[in-house]
Amino acid sequence: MRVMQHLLSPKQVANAIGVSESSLKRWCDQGLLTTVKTAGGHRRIPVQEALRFVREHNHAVVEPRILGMSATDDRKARRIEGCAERLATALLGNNEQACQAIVFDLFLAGQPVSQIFDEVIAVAFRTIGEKWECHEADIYEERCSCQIALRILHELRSKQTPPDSGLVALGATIEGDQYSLPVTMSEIVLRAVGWNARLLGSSIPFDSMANAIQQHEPRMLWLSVSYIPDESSFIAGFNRLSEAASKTNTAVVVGGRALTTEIRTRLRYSAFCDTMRHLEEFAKTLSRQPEIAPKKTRKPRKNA
Amino acid sequence: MRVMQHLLSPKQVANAIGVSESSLKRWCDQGLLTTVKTAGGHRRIPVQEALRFVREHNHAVVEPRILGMSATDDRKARRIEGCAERLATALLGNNEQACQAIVFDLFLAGQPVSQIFDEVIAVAFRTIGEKWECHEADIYEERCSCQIALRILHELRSKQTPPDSGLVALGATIEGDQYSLPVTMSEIVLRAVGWNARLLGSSIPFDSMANAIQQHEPRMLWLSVSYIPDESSFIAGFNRLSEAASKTNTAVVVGGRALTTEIRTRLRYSAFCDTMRHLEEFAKTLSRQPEIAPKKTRKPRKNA
DNA sequence: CAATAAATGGACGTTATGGATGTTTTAAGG
DNA sequence: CCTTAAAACATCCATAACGTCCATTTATTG
Repeated sequence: MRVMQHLLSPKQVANAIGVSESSLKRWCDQGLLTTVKTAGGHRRIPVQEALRFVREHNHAVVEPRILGMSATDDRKARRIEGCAERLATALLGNNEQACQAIVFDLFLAGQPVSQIFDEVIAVAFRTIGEKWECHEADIYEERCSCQIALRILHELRSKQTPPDSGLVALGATIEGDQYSLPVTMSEIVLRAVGWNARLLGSSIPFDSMANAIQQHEPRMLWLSVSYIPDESSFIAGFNRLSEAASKTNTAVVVGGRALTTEIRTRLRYSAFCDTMRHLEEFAKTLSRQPEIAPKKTRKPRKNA
Repeated sequence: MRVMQHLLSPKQVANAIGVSESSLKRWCDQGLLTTVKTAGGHRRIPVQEALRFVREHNHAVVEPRILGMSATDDRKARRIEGCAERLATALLGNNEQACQAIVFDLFLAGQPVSQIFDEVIAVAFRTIGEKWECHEADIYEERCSCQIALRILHELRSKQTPPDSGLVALGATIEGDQYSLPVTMSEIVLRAVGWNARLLGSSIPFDSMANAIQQHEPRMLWLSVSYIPDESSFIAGFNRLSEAASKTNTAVVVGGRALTTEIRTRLRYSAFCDTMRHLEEFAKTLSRQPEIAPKKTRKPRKNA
């Protein structure tokens, strides 16, 4: 665990209670907050003093990070390192506000969503998964963490500019796979790079996906596969879908922890993405090159 | 990108609901709106508080965007009749904004969330279900509608004042039941009537629920049962859970379309709720009567 | 209808807030 | 140790919010 720093900068306190740095410094100078000064004259506010101030003024705490838990350095908060551990702790502690603060700090600091997902959220859930295997965390804690994460993802999504135009992508998980976090993340990532991504949902039968493809003719179909109920029927269904997708010139992108190398060799897809970053890169590539030649026809004719 | 601020100035709120700043300030001073004050004495109004005021006073909202709601201030939209059909159409048409507007309009007009859920959202999904049975809608359309609804529910939830105190309730669906809309609605309903409701998630094994009960000692555990994978193991597991719940004086509340009369006769629970309205009423009753005598022990001794 | 009460919203001089600026201090990493 | 980017400093100032007063509008009541 990190050093629990008990001196905070004006900026940290200002962020924590949701006021401007200017105001906070004025309050310090007025003596409303007792400050310690560094040798160079910078103000430092003890945590207890900040808490006293918050209590006395009934001030709404916007970000309770300074409360107890993890009083982190602002510089650290913007950097992606260490965030995963803090997020895992906050998730298991059911501290939704702290979780939000971690993700949104990174987001507002300009970190790409793909990176936040890969290096913070995914890592945090890997940690939780490990704890569960070691019987240090219960199933309900994991599920509850998923709920919190899902709400945060939805909030993040609502901050994105809705895609009016852009290449169409459809996303789903296969029938029986209920793990909706990855597929939700994918949607946000794709929307972030300008795609008109649309999440169909979890547990969609292959035949229904084929219908969706036929109806919407997307440029991409992405599948996140976290769990495969039946391997042989999965492979058969997938390749049937892949066949249908090739007719509408739809790239099929897959990802997910359930896709072992062995299974992948038996699938026919356009791309396998290990991470959100990969997906993002692939999506960018695809949108730069507006047309991919259909697989069978070497010289696609204009009369199609 | 702008992150939703949840403290608003009097001017912002005044603009949002279309009154003068003077009036709004007077209302604040009269206590009609609870405000927090900055150190310099400026009023700050939490969005949730502004929304509560709007809902309770049937106030028109001129500028919903300030309150973080994309609604249409249409007088007709405030009546609940016809909304279900419009919602069903908007859901199947994948028109998320329209869906949001329908729900938020009703919400802002002060319709109780329980009623919106029972008479609009539930009805809309029943319609979609029927269309699916008649092969007028595909599975993916139904799933996609669920996604939209879930996002709207999450947004609605984020507009509620977070429960700091209040009786604790835990919610979940049973293992194998992935239908998360009802259980998410329940959480919102319970929070609306002052409970500290916490959704554990979907597909929680009974044993894990028992652990959760033991750890959090809630006053209520609510289960929404939309699908039962195995009837006999469900009944056994449920009654085992019910047993565990009685030890912590936790009321077990059930609901959901999978609970037929026949199954219910074999279950031991505190209440069965057909609708969100029922759940709301039961929750109110429970919070009014702070203690229920444990079932088995007539005279519980202190040495437990 | 008129008289009264109550609520609204504009105007005011005063004070608080928060963004921008250019300079100095801090702390992380070589 | 030195270098360097990020953060905090002091200061300024436009904008917004404060409290108060008062004219106007809107209900209530005799």
